[in-house]
Amino acid sequence: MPRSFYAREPVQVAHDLIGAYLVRYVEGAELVGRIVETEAYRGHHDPASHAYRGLTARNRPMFDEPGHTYVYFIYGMHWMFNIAAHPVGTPGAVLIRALEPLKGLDRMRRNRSVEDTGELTNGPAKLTQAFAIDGALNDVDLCTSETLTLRRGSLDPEEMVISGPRIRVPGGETAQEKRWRFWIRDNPFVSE
DNA sequence: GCAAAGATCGGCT
DNA sequence: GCCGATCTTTGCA
Repeated sequence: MPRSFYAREPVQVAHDLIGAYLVRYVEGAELVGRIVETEAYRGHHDPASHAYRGLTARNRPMFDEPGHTYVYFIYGMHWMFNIAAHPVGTPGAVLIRALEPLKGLDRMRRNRSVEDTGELTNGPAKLTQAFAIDGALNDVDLCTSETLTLRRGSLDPEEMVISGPRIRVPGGETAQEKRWRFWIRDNPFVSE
């Protein structure tokens, strides 16, 4: 994906990331998954966003060059994988919420300690565990990285991208009215 | 300094 | 459906 792909409104990028391939190289293994669910997070007018109150040490990637990763730790045990996406000058990122696992499933099963294919990458913290994504991969440039990249994907004719409110975001009505979550209708790997 | 909440998951009832 | 795990970040005193 070229840099220009990420340098647009987060909501647009979140929509367009559906169907793209996430490719990860770790310890000699190649892991591939297709993105089937995303959420957009913006800045000043988005109370649910880490960037809502301005720049902090943690959220810096949301303000810096689009196309870099934003990986953060939450609930004392989970890593969340985001991609910085925004027009220059305004913060924003896209949370990757679910993938369809395509290659390297045995490695993913080992990383997750589960056998069921349907449980490997059907949630934001599950997919980071399956793909061995943690804080060491924060602020990595997806345009140049040797170990984590995105490739343009495609959708089958019957696959339909639909939108709805984001999952469990704080911020009340204002945030819930926004349809900033995107997913492939009826895809079994979508988180909810 | 400290307290509270968190873009979740898995196990249990 | 509910609850506990487990620890970082942040905001405020």
